[in-house]
Amino acid sequence: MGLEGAELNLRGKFWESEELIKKWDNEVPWVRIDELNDDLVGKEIQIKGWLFNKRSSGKIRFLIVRDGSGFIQAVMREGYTSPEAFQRYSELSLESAIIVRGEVRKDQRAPGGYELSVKDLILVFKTENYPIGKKEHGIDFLLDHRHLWLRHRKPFAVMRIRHTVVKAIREFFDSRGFLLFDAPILTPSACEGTTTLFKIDYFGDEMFLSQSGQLYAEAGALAYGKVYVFGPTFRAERSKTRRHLMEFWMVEPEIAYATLEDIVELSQELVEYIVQSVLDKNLRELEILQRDVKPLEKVKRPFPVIKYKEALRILDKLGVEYVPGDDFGTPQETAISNYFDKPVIITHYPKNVKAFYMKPDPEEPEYVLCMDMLAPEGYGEIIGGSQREEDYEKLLQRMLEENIPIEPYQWYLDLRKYGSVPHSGFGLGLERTIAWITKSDHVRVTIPFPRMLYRYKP
RNA sequence: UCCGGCGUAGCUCAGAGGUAGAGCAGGUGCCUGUUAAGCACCGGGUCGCAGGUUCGAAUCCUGCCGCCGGAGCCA
Repeated sequence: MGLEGAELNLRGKFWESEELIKKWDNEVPWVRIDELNDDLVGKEIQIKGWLFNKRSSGKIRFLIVRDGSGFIQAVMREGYTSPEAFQRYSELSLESAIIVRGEVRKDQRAPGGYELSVKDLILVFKTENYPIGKKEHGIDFLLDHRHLWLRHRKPFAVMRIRHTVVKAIREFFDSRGFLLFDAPILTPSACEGTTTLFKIDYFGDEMFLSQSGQLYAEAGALAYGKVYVFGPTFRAERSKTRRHLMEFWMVEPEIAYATLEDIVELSQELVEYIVQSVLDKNLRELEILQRDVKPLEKVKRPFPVIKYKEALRILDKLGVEYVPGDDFGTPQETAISNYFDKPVIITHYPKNVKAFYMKPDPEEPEYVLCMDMLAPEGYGEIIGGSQREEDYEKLLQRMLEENIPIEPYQWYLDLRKYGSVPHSGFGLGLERTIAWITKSDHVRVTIPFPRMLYRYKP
């Protein structure tokens, strides 16, 4: 205790006593910035936060205070503000922790609509040499300082929207009778054999970080009818683009007795619900990001749904080159998504470019009952899904064709031996969806601490 | 992994053979409505590292390191 106190004194950064903070707590309500409303106008409150910016015009001094829920301008005026607090303006450095106390005022000039007329303030912690400045910074510097960058306006807005998106996803599935089904993150086998997995030493055994919860979700669907897996996934692909992270979040619904048509419909409902939730709750955040909301307002069902072969005809029309029978690359995806002003769903890809568990189209067995949803504005694939092969023999045959080891997947094949039914599901990439909605230039800004090919600190 | 670009003040950048600059941040003042506020003044540098060319290299060449952008794969 004594030592601790001495240390704090040495640092000389904690300014005011805990007693004063307690006294204020007994005298005035503590209000979060995003809770300010007209009923509080004229009332005295306190805001506990940090100094984000300050400006002075001599006898009138402005503090931009952030408290984690928003930003507000606190105004200090000679004669109104206590002389001690008014004097203290000069020692308030950026990112110092402060508690400001005063009267809520409505003001047309304020970005949030409200201002605080400061009566008094407590300097809780005086920050020195805060590294992030007010001018532009390069992405390298900002990512190195991600732990501090999160405090600033754009990360604040994106994280708030991420929260809304996650909440909307849970509301969507919970209100439709889906059971939340947590798939394991440590898994003994791969899901899609081709992609690379992170290897883990599991007491001498080989294990992997999950790259998809889908196979487990299928077990869940046959147990509980409708489930969704929502969690982090890991891919050790050496990809280095604005659409890739090594660790990202995916929501994967899986539904027994559902066909491709059912999930094509469900995916549209989900994406519409997510976007409309953000438009309902985050107009302030979209404004901070200078995101044009018009394209988002258009995200209403029905979305265009086209088959792979029709997509090829659109590419012909646009003069975009492609290799028939191949999966689409970035140029093709971008061209098709720009052709429409809503998310577009492409179904029935050639069998050989898709995963082994996808069910071939009974009418054209060279194509599979699958769907991809491409986000507008060039954000690429946000959903991939399919109707699954439910026949034991056909699934086994496909696995043998693709040289997939049978033993680790015996449990998965088992699902086709006991009460197998048609079932379908899809995966929605959370970060790509957020990147599109926030019109971010890279998925790395849509997750608090991104994990990328050559960058994984802090 | 491949292709391309960039490393100069704490940060963002200018300088492209002749010996180091600006804005912001920091410091000191001024200003009663600023909103990346403004104005004046002050301090601040192994020009990524190593080697080479040259009378002379931040500048040209080679190698290495770091970062960024794009491709493939995918969500």
